[in-house]
Amino acid sequence: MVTLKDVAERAGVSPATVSYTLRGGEHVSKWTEERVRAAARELGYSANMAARSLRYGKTGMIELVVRGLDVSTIYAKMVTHVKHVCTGRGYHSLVMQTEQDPQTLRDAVGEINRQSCDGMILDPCGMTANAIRKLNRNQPIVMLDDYSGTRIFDNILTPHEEMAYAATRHLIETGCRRIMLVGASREQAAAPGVTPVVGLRLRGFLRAMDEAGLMVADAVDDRMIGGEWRYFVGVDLGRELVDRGGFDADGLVCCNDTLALGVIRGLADRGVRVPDDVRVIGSDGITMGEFTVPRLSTVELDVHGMMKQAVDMLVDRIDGSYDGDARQTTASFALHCRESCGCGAA
Amino acid sequence: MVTLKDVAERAGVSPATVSYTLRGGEHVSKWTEERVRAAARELGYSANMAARSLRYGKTGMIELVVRGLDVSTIYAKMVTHVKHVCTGRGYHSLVMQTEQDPQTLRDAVGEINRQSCDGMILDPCGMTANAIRKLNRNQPIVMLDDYSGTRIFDNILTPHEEMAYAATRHLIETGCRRIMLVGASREQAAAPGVTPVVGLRLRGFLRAMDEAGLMVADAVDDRMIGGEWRYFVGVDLGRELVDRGGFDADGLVCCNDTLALGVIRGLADRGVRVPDDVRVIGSDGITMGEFTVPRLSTVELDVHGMMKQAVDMLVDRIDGSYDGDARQTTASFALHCRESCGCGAA
DNA sequence: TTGTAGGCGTTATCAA
DNA sequence: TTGATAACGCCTACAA
Repeated sequence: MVTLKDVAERAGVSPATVSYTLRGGEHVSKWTEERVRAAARELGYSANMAARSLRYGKTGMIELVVRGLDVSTIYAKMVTHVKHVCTGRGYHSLVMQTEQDPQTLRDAVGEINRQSCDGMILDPCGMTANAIRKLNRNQPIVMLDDYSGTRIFDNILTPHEEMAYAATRHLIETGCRRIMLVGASREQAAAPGVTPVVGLRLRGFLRAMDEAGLMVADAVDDRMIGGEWRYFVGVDLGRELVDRGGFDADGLVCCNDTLALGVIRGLADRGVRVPDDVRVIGSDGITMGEFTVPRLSTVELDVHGMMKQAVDMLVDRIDGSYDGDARQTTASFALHCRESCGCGAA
Repeated sequence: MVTLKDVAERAGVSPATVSYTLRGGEHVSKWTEERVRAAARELGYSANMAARSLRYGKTGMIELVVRGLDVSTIYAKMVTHVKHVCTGRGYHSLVMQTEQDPQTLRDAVGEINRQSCDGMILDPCGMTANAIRKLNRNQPIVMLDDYSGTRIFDNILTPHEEMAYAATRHLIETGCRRIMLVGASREQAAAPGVTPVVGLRLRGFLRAMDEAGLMVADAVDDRMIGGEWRYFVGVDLGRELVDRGGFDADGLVCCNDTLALGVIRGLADRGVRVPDDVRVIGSDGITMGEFTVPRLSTVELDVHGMMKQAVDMLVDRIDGSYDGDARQTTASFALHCRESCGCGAA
């Protein structure tokens, strides 16, 4: 490998001068600058990152830790936006998938201590802020959707309740009366170890239904069906809905888009068409939803805004321009009507 | 931050001893080991990666450079597999998206020179091996689907021709007679700057058609329609196929799955149903294809095998266990019949 | 069995 | 305007 010293020798100056020159130092003679640049070019010099990081005490890297890029393509969206925002702020970004594995998550948090990045944007995947604090030596972390309630880290919330409310509300306003929630149930929300997110979705749904006077008390639990928010779970749920008999829903609020797509698929397996037989609305805004048959109506999360917030908060912590209490913000969202909600606005 | 020295002081031994002990040195007294470990734990010590990399001259990182995680979810699959294989080989993996931007690709290759990773698995995105060699200071690179013909870097090929052949063949065998190729045309293949991959797909398609005596010479070009392999292009193509009139195809071979999904969507916009009105087969094997309506039949690439190959080749180069001529292998694939090809095997 | 010393490549300080 | 020097934190001969 080519080092500063090699360039210095070739240019006939000291390593210090090369370093200074190459990084745009002000008081360098024309003559020196030319020689140094020429030498660097000829030798194909690039600064060694490890050495630079060691010297600076910073890596210039921000790591994004998510469940898995294939869980929902919303994560791929996050990756893309984080990258852009980071680039704009002079940082590089780096992705890590935990794949729902607590040990991998642990390792990820460990990485920050080994200074392989300056800060981390972290989907805690059910791990509590306290547990993470224990693993973390005071390095900057921004959490995504942390509901531990502790104000330990900066935190960006997805407005689950409001999104569920908006989705439900839309179905109601466009004529649905027998609406079901897919991806959350009271039973599921009450189960130990389940993310509070489920409860929030539930609440948003119930609030909209109650407001419209559509919730018949003794049938409440028949109108909600729990399950992980993934394709294949959706497929099973869609089939189950029909198979258990008496399926009379005219609208389905799904807790995210992949789940919704799965449900539509499962329903199709049983001959139920969307939106003709039942209307469906998802949540997240994955790109794929624009191209499915039917196109998926959804409550789209402002991923860009969210990631911008995250990176900004993080960078402020890293460069020390903010070191106060943990901050918390909530991302915004917007209803996108395509075909599956059958409202005709598409 | 906590350093080796801090731990040493706390344990009352030298930094060297701490380093040695912590990495499982053999000849350490019980007493020393205990004190060192206790001190490290209490202080929450983790070795600084930059320092370690600098010392070793290695980072333990392998970087995967792809177009974009949202271009096709096949890339997300690659990421996942690379990660697993790397972990098994004692490396960490790192992803970078070029987003079709030549400058970003350039930067990516630059990264390897700055030693931020020990090696790189690279989708050259149209850049030639020669151009990349010029940017690269002799660092290990494994190329994905490089068709520059130069044997400069280890290279893993996607069997485009064979995959197109297999897809076409399947449609023929299951009764299609008026088959079209979507995503490649002679015009496109002949255009300057277009990836050779288009020509390969074309060739596979034509070979299968010729063998079956299904290609009427003067209508050849009507049976192929070019375009980038992305959702929205597929949507346009699907519509166009119908809009230009005389659409009589009974089978569509699409160059990849996202394109196929787009085409199905575009066709649906014009009231053409898959597989009832026309059969469709894609290529790649994205997860989403299992859940769409209709489920997408596809020629599935063995992404895991491909990434295993890539990482193995790379690691051999990195640790010096191989330093011969550039090697080249071809990934394998398998036909997956679901619903869209309408063969009934699903 | 443990400690000393030197160096990995870079940069900041300060002196020349 | 340039150069010598001393870190940054870690690891490993080699010495004790």
